[in-house]
This record gives sequence, structure tokens and C-alpha cells, in this order.
Amino acid sequence: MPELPEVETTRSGIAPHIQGQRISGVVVRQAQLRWPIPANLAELLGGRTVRAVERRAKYLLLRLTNGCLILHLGMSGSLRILPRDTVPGKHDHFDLLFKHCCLRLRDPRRFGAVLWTDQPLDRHPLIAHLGPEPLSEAFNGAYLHRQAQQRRVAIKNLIMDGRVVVGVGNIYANEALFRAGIHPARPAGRISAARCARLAEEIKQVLAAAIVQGGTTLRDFQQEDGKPGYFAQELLVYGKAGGACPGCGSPLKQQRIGQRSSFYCSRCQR
DNA sequence: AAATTCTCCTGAAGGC
DNA sequence: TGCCTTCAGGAGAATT
Repeated sequence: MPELPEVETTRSGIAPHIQGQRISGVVVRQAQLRWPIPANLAELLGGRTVRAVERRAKYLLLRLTNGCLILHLGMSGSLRILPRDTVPGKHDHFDLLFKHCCLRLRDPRRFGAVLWTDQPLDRHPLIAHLGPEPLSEAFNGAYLHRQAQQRRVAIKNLIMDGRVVVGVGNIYANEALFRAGIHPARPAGRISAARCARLAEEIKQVLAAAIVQGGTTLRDFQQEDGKPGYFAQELLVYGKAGGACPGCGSPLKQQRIGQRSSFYCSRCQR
């Protein structure tokens, strides 16, 4: 499932193929994603050039001369660069056609999105209220501790809240909390400044490491060239309930916290 | 205001 | 073999 490392891997993978390239066509086979794909996209995009391929949180941003195409992969989406004449599969909902290739969105569960805006992005409702990027200097221990003060919500929910920090999904939240030795259900406001600093650092480390590995491939995710990501083999706790804790050997536990599966070691994480 | 629950959707996995 | 049930999950919307 695409989290920040997967989206960043996708961004860097597709950018060389489409940056500076002119859009020659748009194909919408299934407009009903999380929100409907705008009906007039072909008119808006046709003949325009992709000036830049950027990322904010888990949104991919294709900057055109007249606005910005916003793409989100939801939890089962993937983008691939393919030859223009590649026969589409069942869940290939959207294509951007270029002279030499096709950028194709596949999204079996249709939680993804393809949206358009010609307004400044920082005013867009999906972007305006997002917290800092986890790999930026703005996200650090002092900031996280400040955000956690007076909050009774579980720390895992806090770091997965996009208003606090973006791009930390379920997999990496579990991994970072294990590496920081913090119990996922611990109330956010009851974590010291020093431990918040450790957590912020582990979030950065695990995300950066996953980007290097091309993301984590579980079920549907694949890179733009169809290859899987390789971070799955470095996961310490995610999906390993009943397995031995890498730290102390006791069995890892699984518990639902905030409607999400959480994996942890009750001995190493407090 | 903060926290929790609901919602969209399909495929995988398990039970019988 | 195949049908039915359950579950996973990003994140905005709705509800408590």
C-alpha cells in the first residue's frame, strides 16, 4: 500500500519520462474513484507540457502551465510508464498519453484520486491543512513534543494524523514506534521530550531507508517500471504478530488501535 | 475541540 | 469447486 516512500519512489521513477513532455491525450475508463475524475480533463490537459513532477505528503503533483494535476494512489494504486499501445487491464482507470509513452493509473480498490486545480496549491482544501513533511527540518523532536502536549490520543494515531505530520502510514508508524521503543497505544501527551525526539528521528530514518529500497511491496504496490519495492524484508514488526521480537525474542503482539492493525512488543515498547 | 466511527472499494484468505 | 464471510486500508466526512 503506497505510503510516502512508495509515492516518492513513483515520483522519481516517472519524472524522467514525462517532465518537459507534452500531453497528447487523456483516457478515462473509470471516472469513479474516491472522487470523480473531472469530466473536462482532456480539454484542460491536452497539448499542455508537464513542467515538473512534485510530491506533497502522498499527493503527486503534475505541474502544468495552466494548473496542477493532483494524483493520489489511495491504498492500491500504482502508476506505470508503458508503451502507448499497451492493452489496459481490468483496473487501469486512467491514462495520460505522451508522444513516446503512456502514464497509466491502476487502482483495484479505487481509493485513489485524479483531480485538477488552477488555484495556488497551498489554498487547495486537500493540501492547505497538511502538517510538515517528515523528512524536513520543520519536523523534529521539539515540534512533535509540542503537538503531543495535552493530547490523550494514542501516539500511533497522532503520528498518522496528516495535520501533525504527513506521509506516515500504518506500516511505517508501526516500524518507527518499535524502533523508538514506544508502545503504540501510549497517550501522546505522556511521552517525554527526549522520547519524542527519538521517535521523530526514527520516523525519518525508517522513511529514508524505505525510499532507498524503493518502498515496501505488500500486495499491489509496484514501481513505475513494474518492479517491487524491497523494504518489506527490512520490516521488524509489521505483519509479524506471533513472531519473535527482534530485540528480546518474546512474541510480537497485534492489537487494533484507531481502527488500524498495530504490531508491537509489549516488553520492548512502553 | 478532540476523539471516534463511518465510508468508499476489491481482492485475498478462511470456513464449510 | 465454489459460495459466503471477514478483513485490510488512506483519509475525508460524519458523529459523538
